[in-house]
Amino acid sequence: MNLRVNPMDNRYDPKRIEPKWQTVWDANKQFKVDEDPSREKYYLLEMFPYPSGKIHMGHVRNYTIGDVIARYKRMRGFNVLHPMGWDAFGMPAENAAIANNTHPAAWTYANIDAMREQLKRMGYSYDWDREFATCAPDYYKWEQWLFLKMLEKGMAYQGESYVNWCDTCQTVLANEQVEAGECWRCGNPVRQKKLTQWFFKISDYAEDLLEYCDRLAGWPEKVTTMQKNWIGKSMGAEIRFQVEDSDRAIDVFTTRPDTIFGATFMCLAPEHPLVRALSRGTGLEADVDAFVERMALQSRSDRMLENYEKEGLFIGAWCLNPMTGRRMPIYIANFALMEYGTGAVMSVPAHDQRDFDFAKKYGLDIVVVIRPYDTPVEQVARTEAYVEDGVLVNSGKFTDMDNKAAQEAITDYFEKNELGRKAVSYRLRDWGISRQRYWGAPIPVIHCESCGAVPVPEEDLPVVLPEDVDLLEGGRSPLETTEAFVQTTCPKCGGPARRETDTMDTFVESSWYFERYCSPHFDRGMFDTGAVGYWMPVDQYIGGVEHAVMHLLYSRYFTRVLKDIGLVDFKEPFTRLLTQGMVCKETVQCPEHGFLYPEETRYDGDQPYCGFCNQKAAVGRVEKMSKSKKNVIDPNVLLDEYGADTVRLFCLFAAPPERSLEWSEQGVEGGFRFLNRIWRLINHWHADIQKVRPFDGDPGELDGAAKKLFSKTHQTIKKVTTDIEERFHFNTAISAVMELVNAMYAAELDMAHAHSASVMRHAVESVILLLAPVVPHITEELWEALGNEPGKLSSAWWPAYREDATISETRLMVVQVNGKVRGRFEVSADADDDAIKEKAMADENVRRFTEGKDIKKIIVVKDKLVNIVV
RNA sequence: GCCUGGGUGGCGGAAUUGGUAGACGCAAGGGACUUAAAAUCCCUUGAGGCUGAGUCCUCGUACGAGUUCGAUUCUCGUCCCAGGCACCA
Repeated sequence: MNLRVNPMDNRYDPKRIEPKWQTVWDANKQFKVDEDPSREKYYLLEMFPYPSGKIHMGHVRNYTIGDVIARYKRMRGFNVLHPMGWDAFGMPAENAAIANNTHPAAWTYANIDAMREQLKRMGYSYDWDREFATCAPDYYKWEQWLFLKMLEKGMAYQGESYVNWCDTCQTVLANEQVEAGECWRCGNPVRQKKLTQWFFKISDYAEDLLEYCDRLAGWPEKVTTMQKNWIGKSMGAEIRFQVEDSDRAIDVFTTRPDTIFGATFMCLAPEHPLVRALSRGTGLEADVDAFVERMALQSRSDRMLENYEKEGLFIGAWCLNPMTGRRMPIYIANFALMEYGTGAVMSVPAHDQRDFDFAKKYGLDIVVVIRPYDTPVEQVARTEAYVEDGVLVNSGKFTDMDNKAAQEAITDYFEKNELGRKAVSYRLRDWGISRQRYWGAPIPVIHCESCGAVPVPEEDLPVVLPEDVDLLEGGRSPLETTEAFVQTTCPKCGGPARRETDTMDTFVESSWYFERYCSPHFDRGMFDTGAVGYWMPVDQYIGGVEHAVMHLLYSRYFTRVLKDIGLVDFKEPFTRLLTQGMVCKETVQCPEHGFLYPEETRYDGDQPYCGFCNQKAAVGRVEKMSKSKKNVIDPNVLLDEYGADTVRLFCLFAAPPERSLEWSEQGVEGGFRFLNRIWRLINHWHADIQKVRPFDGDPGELDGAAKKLFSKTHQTIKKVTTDIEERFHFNTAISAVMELVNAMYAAELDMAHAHSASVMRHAVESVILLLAPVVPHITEELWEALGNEPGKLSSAWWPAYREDATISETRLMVVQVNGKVRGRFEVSADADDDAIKEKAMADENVRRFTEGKDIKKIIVVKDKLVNIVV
């Protein structure tokens, strides 16, 4: 190889360098990949964005972390799939379209263009040939196809149920989309509404999804714990309570069958089907109906209030305690939830706080059936429910039994006598996917008056979302009134029929997009099973922790459905998961103008002033960047000022990925300074090193400053490699490179010595290679300036370290006396313990602490320290 | 209330298996260069103490105990912060 001689600018100019290399990467399709069975694959995926129009710092952080890993793995020789696309359906498009008098599609595609541009400016190494938007018919066609398969298998079904309804968004929300009683999107209160909905039967997989949580070794425990809690498995019993003077019975689910002898009344959810039936003929019908009506209107946000009062109403009927025969009045209660268990609660006021409160309010009997282990039953206080373990009392033949044992024994008794059975209950609900919105994938069903809900025949897919519609104020879906779409014929009987006008929850699109990336243009199915077989599962998935439950759980569920259909042969789509922390910044508030954007603030030292009125503004707490708090930084502004490499460097250096990142203008400045420092360093050595090859001889051939630098270089390579490989701790990896750069500045190389220049070149190349994944533009430029082939850095090999060069021949030993450091000395690596002890004892300062004292013990920790115990 | 994280200098953060607490960066202070400033380069920087300003001493990783020759790291208890769940029977 002929080493070229390339000139080098004196000044680091990202504005020139960055577009240059982005153009090269684009033109070469440098990051395009194909299946190659001869190479080990690595699928790196970041959660794709909703095309809102602009990337924000959260995206920048997420995608930077991902890009560094992708580039690193490429340098390690992996065949890396690193795609990007758009989660393009969803409500903001409709709202924006109404506000700006455009079409959601036009708005969405314009946003995609703008954001793609921004991502390219960041220098991310995507295979852009795989890009797609989920709003494209050739994407959602296959989603509709899967829906039909699920319908066939009973995995998708139509059901009538109370749903979370947002009046503002005019649509249904999944439980996961309701946050503290409010809509996750618009923040308005959510109320209960009865509607016919399409559901996916995720509950069929509750147990499997739960079980596999513990096998997701590459996931943060935090996330699997959240999923486990969300699935919410409870073990208990289902028990049948006979209604007095009736052949009806009420089934309840309880986790505390051991407290059955203390059950003194029954609570039903207002929506419970027996409520009406049992209240008939009691003279209380009118009151009961009114109560049920009122509860249905009660919004979820009301129910969430702290002071939310337990309320109930006796419905005029009794049931019988199967153990004691006691007449238990039946109530409807607002705290009983129809969605959980059987919608009926056996109330044991002595041992459940809610039941206790309810009993107190309505003057119902409280019967103690468990006493604490160390308290006789007479002394049990009755100021609150006793929910701990204890010994059964007043419980017939089970009295004196430990309550844990009694749970088993009583359940067995029920099973023998056919009064109940062991039961498991999950908190997880089926996934309601119907949305009364326009901008989503149409549900491929046709409603026929004689045939009912009929699936659209496969050959008629996709059911294309019509573009020519009139968007309506208030957000009602225009599909219902678009006759050209709605009116059709029944595929079964040929008679006139109407299309389903609901569209699918956008979480459906994001539940399989990672498979689509494997063969994004495949037109004979959801994906090419060969390609998916090669690339999937995703080796490393990266995204915000806000998707810990919904998106990740749905994706795990969909993968199971695909496996059962026979399209994939794995259950878990994401082998490793990294949830990056939030990007935060302090808020600034003017007493008159409220929160201020950074560009509306003027600083005098640390003191901000309002840009409108010049008053002193108050610095608030450090919080997650959000438009409402105006503590946001626009990535474009940073790109203009510092360039992509600086932004990338700062995002990685300021904190480890999983922790939150506090924004600091000075920190960014520091990153920029570091890049300049590297530039100047290499510029300084440029002439001396461009005609030599990096030193690759034996460390034994070196001495003095050259040897030290060579050793530091290899130590740095080792440190950076393990920091990235084992824990993605880029912050410490970068600081290691900073140390090396400092050492290079300090190195007093004797240029008369034969190896000095090549040792320096080795150090320079190492810095470039180690930083290549982090700051790809400046490193490509420097790589070229050193005479290497232009544009080839991203496919260069990650540097290797030689162990023998990382180890120095002497060790710095610390001497402690009774665990306190009293001295330190250098010792050769092969010194034996006795020699080390002797040297330690000889230390002048150590002697001051050992003189005249009994030496009890001397502990020598190899290569580290000596501790003298006196 | 329950479940997860977390608490280390003026600040962001290091310390990978129990072994020199504070790497690296920021900020601050000092010096060099300059007519000057910026930029750059170098030095200092946890707090306190001092007979011999040192290869010095004491204290110090939210707080209180414990295990250990030795604890930021392990155990128990307490406090605070962040996130998640929240009438789930």
